[in-house]
Amino acid sequence: MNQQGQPGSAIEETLRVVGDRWSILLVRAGLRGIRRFDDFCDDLGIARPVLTERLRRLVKFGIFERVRYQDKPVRYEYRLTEAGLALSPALVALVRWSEEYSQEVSSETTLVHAPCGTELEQAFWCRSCQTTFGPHAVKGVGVNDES
Amino acid sequence: MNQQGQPGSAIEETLRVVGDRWSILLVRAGLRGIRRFDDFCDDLGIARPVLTERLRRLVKFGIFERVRYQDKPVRYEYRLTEAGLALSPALVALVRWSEEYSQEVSSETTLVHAPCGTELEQAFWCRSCQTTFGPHAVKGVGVNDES
DNA sequence: AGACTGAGTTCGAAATCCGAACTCAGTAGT
DNA sequence: ACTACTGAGTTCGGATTTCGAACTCAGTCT
Repeated sequence: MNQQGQPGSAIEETLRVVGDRWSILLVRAGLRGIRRFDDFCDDLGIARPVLTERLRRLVKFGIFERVRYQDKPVRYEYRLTEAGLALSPALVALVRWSEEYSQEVSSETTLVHAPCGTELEQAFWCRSCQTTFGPHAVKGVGVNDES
Repeated sequence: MNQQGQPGSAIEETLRVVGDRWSILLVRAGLRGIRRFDDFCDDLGIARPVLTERLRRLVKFGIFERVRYQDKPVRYEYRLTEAGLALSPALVALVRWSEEYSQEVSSETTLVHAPCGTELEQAFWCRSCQTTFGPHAVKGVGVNDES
């Protein structure tokens, strides 16, 4: 997909799955405890055919799993897998960014450190150095490492 | 857009701008130092009309700015704004997730702490408690705070 | 029997995406 | 002065995706 740099790097594949208007929102809904088709539908206002297709894709990619939770009338629900849960840092980063930079009016701090209620900051952690650091010290995105 | 929960929360607006296959990739390219129309085009393999529209949207939303960098033949380039740079934590989180969970073969560790070269971890930081913590202690996404 | 529930499908209209070719102003070479 | 080239787009028609609204289908409830 790109001629130089990484050859079709993993993130391109990821964005082809998760990079649309709904998938991230579905993960967020999943984290909020939503599991059933109609509930996703009502909560997000997503069109049913699109929801069908999106869930199928997320299942295929291992982010949700389709679980039969009832037999008499066979019913399935969608649960986040471990991989799905692991998307939460990305989601949190996006929510934080939205709160800070989105042009929406209703911007209140909604993300806090649960035990103490303080607004959280996001950082990276180096096990070797035992320090936190910001995005500028990250190499590989690649911030500051062109050419 | 959603009937219960947050009323049309900021992240929904954000995802309507940034939530597509290309926008995040454009930000990533911007971080890599790419600025010119044709370079975005070649690097991502994005169709020109789509690139035009996408850049326009990102500019309108304050993520890129369109800068005239030459006059004789008038030429413009696209630079990340501060808001655009602030997307890097989200981008980093996605890259990390991709490396860990994507089904792509070519998965190598590409994100490291620049000074020491160690693979980085992503965490949240509470100024009050002076601790780092993982996504499970975050309240508001809302992990674990349904009902 | 009739209404309801949950998880989808089917439909046709509208919006998006795509690659390839074209435009337009200015520059460089001969 | 003619030609080729560059960079930043625009125009084109066709293919794909998206949408809302209405329908299906198995089983349950009254």
